[in-house]
Amino acid sequence: MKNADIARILYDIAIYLEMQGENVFKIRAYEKAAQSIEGMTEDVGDVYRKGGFASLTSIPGVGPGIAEKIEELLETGKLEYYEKLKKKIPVDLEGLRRIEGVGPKTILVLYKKLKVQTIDDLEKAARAGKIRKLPGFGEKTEENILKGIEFAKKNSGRFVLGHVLPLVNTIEKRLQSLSYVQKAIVAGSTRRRKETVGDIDILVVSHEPAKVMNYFVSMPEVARIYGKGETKSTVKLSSGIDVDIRVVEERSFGSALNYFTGSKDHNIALRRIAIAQGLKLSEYGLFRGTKQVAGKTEEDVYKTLGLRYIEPELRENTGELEAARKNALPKLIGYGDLKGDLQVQTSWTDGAHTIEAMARAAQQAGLAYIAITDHTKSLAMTGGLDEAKLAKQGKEIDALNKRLDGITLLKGAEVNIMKDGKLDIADKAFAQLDVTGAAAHSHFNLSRAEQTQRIIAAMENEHVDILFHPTGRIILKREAYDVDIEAVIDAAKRTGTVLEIDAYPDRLDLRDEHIRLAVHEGVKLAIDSDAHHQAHFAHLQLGVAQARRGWAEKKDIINAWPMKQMFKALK
DNA sequence: GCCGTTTTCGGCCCGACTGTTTTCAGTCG
Repeated sequence: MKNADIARILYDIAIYLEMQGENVFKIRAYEKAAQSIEGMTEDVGDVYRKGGFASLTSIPGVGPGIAEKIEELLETGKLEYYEKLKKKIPVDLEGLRRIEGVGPKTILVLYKKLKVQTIDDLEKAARAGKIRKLPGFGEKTEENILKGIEFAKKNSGRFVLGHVLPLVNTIEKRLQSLSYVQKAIVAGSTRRRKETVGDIDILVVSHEPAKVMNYFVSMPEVARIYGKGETKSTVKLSSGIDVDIRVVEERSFGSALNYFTGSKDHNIALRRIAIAQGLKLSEYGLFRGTKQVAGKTEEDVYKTLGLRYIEPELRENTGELEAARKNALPKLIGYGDLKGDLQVQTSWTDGAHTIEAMARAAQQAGLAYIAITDHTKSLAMTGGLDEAKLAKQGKEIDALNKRLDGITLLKGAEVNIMKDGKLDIADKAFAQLDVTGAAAHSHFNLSRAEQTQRIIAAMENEHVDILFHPTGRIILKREAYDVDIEAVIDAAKRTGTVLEIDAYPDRLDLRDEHIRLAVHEGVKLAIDSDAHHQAHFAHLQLGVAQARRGWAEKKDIINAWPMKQMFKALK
């Protein structure tokens, strides 16, 4: 049982308890424990095997009660307490909780009154107008539920890249370590680092394909085998994602990798280029007649076609082939290029760790500077900082900077943008900060004109250096708020405001095409982890991937620069 | 249910917003 599985069960228990009207602090305790386990780098199973029950209670947020439940899960793979809750309220929690606006209490009422157990049941009930008749519900609620279902459906079957990447990397490494495997690589949209992926494609070179197939379908994560052949198999993993594996010959590896990496549009355009040169490109190679002229590596496929090598993140047929022909491809920002991180939360608000702990984790992650950007006061749920607390935090940061070696802490804040575009804290309080980010956390339903106006008003503040997560979307969960992003990019250019690429796995806004637009306009960008936990600095990789998909170079990303130079890009 | 160099019991981030209601429940963050 993986950390993620344990965390999910604890989260589920919290929801069941909330349905039953349990004490909110008990609910929070389960959520906290789940969060804590989710963020751990060490496997809880390993922790338990090494240190027993006592080691479980040493996990922050885990006491004797939850430790006992984790122990049962690790020992038996099941949890009686959880099974009982599921039996009592037999609903598809995972499905229903994906509908925005539908929470535990709603799920319970709908189950009790209308026997709603699945998203399908919910949709039928809503379409039949049954929900509006329930006490406490109305037409608007019914409408919103239908909207939520539509959104969830549109995105079903896709997974957030950052959520599947750890598992995918594990499987890839595992295959690579087999003695009878020469090469194993994950292709598809995962390799292109698309923000969501539908299924996983793995390409393998091996002289013993049968052995690879046997190994693959018997991996512990496999929940179902759709098909198993000599060189190709497809399975569903317990996490719900489908994985394809194909074994190819060494001499076709490059062309096969190119073919299975996609995108489809890129491949079609590439084949056209081949045809125009009297060649034929397929997953088996690049051919002139029956003679293979390239295909062992991707590089030689592109080269033979008269093109520069195109990084997977660019392969969307949005101009990269033309650029490759003219030797005009961007020098993409590299995965190791970031020197700092300009959005980090700490235990002063809703982060999990102290400033010092976050500083050390950032240093471990190879960063030279980070800005501490806790929320400000109107975000009460996080315990947002007011002017006095912000000043106090500044003193702590000064003291830490004297003590810490190899990492510099910058004073910052994630200032909340109010409905009218004003900020929730006095200008003079954050005028003294090194870095001020502003972000909207409410009023997502304003009209496009009002929303745009409001965001731009905040950017016009002479102390707002960065606009954090500029569109407010949550991938597969919530649409971006309706804002004229081109106008925002224009405003960024005019006011000298940096736009953020938030590297948090389900945020990743700006989106790739907006990054490209911003880069084109010469607007500067920052790739920030939005870390709420020490482990979250790893997310920066996802932000870099997103930036690369947006054709961004090192010169476009201010926190890829040394600190002194970065400062010059701020207001 | 967790936590503790003020506490082993009594705290535990809680306000804004929406939609339903004429004072509040549920959700979100």
